[in-house]
Amino acid sequence: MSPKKSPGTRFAALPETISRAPDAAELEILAGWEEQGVFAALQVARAEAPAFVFWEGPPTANGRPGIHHMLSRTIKDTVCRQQSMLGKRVDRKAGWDTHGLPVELEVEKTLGISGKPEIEKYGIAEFNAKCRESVWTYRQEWEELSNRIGFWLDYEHPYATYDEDFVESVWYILKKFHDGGLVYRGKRVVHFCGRCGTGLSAHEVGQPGVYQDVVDPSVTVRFPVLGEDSSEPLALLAWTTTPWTLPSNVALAVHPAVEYIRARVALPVAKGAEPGSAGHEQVWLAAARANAVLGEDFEVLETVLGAELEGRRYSPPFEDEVPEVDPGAWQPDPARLWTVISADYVSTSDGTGIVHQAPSYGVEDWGTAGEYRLPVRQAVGTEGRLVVDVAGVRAGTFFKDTDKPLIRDLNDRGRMFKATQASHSYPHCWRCDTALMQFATPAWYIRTSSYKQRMMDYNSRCNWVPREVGEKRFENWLENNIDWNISRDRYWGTPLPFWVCEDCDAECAAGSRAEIEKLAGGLPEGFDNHKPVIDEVSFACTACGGVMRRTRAVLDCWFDSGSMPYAQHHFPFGDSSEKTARAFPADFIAEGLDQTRGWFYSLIAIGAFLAEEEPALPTGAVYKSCVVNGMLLDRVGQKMSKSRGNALLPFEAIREHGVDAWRWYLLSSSTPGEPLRVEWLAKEQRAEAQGYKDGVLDVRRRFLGTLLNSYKFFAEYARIDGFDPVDPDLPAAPVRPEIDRWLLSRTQTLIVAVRRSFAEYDLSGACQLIERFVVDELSNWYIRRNRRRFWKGETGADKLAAYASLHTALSAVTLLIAPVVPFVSEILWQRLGDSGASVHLEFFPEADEELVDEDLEKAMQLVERVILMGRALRERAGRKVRQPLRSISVRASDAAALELLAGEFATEQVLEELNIKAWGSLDTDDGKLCRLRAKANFKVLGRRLGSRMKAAAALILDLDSGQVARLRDGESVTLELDGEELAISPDEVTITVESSGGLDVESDGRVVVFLDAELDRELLAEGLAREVISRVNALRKDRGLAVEQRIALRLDADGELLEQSLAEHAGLIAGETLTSDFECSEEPLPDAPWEEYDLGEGLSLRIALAAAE
RNA sequence: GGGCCUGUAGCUCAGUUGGUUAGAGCGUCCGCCUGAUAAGCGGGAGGUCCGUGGUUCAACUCCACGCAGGCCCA
Repeated sequence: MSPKKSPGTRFAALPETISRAPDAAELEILAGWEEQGVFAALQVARAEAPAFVFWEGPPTANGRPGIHHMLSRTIKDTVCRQQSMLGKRVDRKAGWDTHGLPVELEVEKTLGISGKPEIEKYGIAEFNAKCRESVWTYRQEWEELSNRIGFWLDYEHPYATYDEDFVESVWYILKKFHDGGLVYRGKRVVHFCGRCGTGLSAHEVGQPGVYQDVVDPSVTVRFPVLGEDSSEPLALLAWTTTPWTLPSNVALAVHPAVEYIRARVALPVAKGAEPGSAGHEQVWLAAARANAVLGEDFEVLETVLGAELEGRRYSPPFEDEVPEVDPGAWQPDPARLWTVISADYVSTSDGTGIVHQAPSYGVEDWGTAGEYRLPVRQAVGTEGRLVVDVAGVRAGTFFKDTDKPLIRDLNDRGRMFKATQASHSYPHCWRCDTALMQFATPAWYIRTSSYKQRMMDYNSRCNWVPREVGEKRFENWLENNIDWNISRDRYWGTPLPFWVCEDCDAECAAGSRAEIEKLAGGLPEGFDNHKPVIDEVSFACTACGGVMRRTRAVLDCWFDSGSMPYAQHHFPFGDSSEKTARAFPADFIAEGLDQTRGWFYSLIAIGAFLAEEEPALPTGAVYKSCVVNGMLLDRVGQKMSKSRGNALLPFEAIREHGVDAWRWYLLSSSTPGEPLRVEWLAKEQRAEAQGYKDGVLDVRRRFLGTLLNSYKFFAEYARIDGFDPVDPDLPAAPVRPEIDRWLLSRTQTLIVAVRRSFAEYDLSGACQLIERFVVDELSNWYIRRNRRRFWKGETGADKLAAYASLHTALSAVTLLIAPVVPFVSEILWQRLGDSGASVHLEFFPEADEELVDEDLEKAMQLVERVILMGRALRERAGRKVRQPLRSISVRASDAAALELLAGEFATEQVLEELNIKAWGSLDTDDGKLCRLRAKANFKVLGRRLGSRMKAAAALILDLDSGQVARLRDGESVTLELDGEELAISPDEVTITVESSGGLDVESDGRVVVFLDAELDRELLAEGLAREVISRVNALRKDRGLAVEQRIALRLDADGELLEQSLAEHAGLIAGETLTSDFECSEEPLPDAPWEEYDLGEGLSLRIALAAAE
């Protein structure tokens, strides 16, 4: 980019639309960046600089971006921009998460098909082609939004998880895991739709309408105990609402710490017969469930803890031969079949406290089965149908239809203890509304639990913002790490590069396309690293000569995104190794809190393994800092989501307020990791919202508006006077007035604090510091106090000092805000400087310690306190600001503070701001206005005195002023406490001044301020003169006269005091109104008639003014 | 059911190792200013610091148990 000299634009007016419609002004900036290639220029300028490694977490490109995506993207962009300004090279490669079920679902919807059979009928190749295409429609919208919000990313060279190269890198990593012996085949219990023949993801089961209230059997079944001699029948009672799982029973579970009883009850009898006439039986169940299950009539024969029941054998409910399946994850122990085991999840809130175990059909059952190495039996298969005849029920019967006949059979055989019906909430397929079953399906796992300590070590070195997300939430999650199920029985995903021998079950993994080619002796036509062609690749097993076929599964797409640090460079192929190593580990990543178990985990699960395997990669960390943002909630505290209909449309939000207001709002008002309520609604929703308040508008007014107004003020006068920021004649900082040096000092202090906040990733802290500085100090204090220096009189050293100081402060602020609000800062920077170069190519400001003056900052704090109190007194006395007052007096205990106040700087500030002629008295204490008091310093004294603190505090409060004065002067005093002498030193108390007597004073505990509000003729006359000045200047403005325009002025007073005032203060009036031709006269000016004013108190005034020659 | 987080003014949020007047912005009420003006300034009112117990000379802050909400996992 050629830095054009464009002197015409220096201090140019702001774009007209900036306040009313920032959207338009920002779009212009955006076009400018594009035209001049600013982002590219920045990357070129920093090409040789040390790197700051940033990884872009790939957004799932299967949904439209919402406003909640703006927060994390703003955080990322802000941090990256700031690092660029610190002189770092920040590569910002865009990325897309393109695989996965949501993409498939979206495509199914557009094709009007549903479920696996229909997909296969449609054709997997064609289906996947549609998926690949579908991802693009959203990519475009994402790019538009990212671009619009100023999120600079390299979209020209993005990574996409479906790219052939990306997939190949993922294969390479999977093979590494496989070679390391960390990959195994197991089973995973998922919700399964028998009709659709497909497992459902948690996401699908979470859909509304999936859980429906249905009436199901509720059966309590006898499981006769074996191997125990008993005169009466003895059985364990177990309860279930899924009788169809009973043929697959392999164990019964009890809670080890719950009490169980052996109860004696009468066997059922025919109607009218005597209870007990048929004899008795004995049953085991949880004591807490006895009444619910048995009623009142039972006898407790024995009470034991569940743990003692463990190991007992029982007879299964059905005798039929049910096929056993290989669980994969463990070697079954046949001795465990049909025994009692214990499990902590067993509850006594319903049932019998004894839970029937059918591992294939329950997540918890499966987990417990693994612990006990139970055999696994499956009477119901993948299709949701019986695979064998059971109790006369035919193989092929749909599982839900087996309940009734099975219950009948149990009844007939006397196994049924109780059978009723119960209504409960049961999941149904969201596609076809069929009742779902849980089903253990084959799955591939990575043994992440075997290196969880390493993951925890890696995590412990990460700087989490906020800290507790990493130290607690994520740490706990890793601590309880279970093996990662990486397979999905779907179509659109990275195909698992694992081949299994049909005959001997041998396994082999391929880590590249070339490797597959070699194994298969060539690739089939149309091979593209995706299903379905890769499924055709088969080859001979080296062990037995059988056929090796690829597993049909695709990869969990979290594995894709976790592979991004390597796969984005096509590691380790070609010359990618160096590139990958240079960008590893990341210095910084940022995502939402919901990514804890998502991307944050997949990065560390893969990285902690791979870094130790690959010599090219540094070990020890995967990402060094991780900033976590909370969820965005709507204004009533509900999470924003498409299904709730409360998600905000980003483009509408931006159209109203512009991007920068949003960016500042999101960053300055959010605490890391905490949810943020967004105080904004789309226009059509506002009517219904009670007490609607627009938080973003607030930012526009309070912060951006104030900043822009400050510039506007500066620029207006700077243009008139032709101020040149590099004029060699500008007064050097040390010789400028103290108020200027104060501003420069505060600016440096701000720079230091903001740099520190950024370094700690405390972005809201940085925003708040800047906001306070701009609003309170720069605008409401410096500019307000110095307004007249800018428009009054000739251009001299004083005026130049004011311009230069304000210009410095504004420039510094502009650079400081540039990372957060890229547009407004650009608008300001283009005008504050004259190079025409973008603010985003600049460096972050560094503090100049020479300019820091702590005494001056302290003095100003004191001044502000006195002024605050002075204003309150003036208000109470009913004296308007234009009325000068005689004097103001101050009492303080701190002599140093009084000295600061008496100094020239503080005096000028206080008297001018309060419009007071002089100090009255500045004193430590004259005994009339106030008195000194000592108050215990609880923090210091409490530690020494402990329980005697309260008594001592009371004594200290009672000290007389003589003793307090001694403390003030640095001496100790002695108290008598419980008959003991107690020495109190000055640093154990704080000394305050309090008003005494009837005078109207203000005090903040440190100083007491008294105002002499009496008026005399002289003061009144000057007050009137100021009223006149105000009226004249208002009239000037009404007439549309330029600020610097000299005028001719005629005044005609009615009333003695006013006449005298005009006479006495003619010079003042002329000076303050830029009058070059002033007369008191009864004649107006030739072409300017009189304007009449009533000044109250029987005084009136006529004014005539016109532009002077 | 488990882990983590949150609960402070009407609203959105600060609140340092526990220390004696609990703060800000917005809103509201009152007033001011009028050459930054589609701006600006000052002042007032407004608090059971979610509840209950405990530790302590002292608790918004620490502990326990509840209640309510959020995220994730079952």
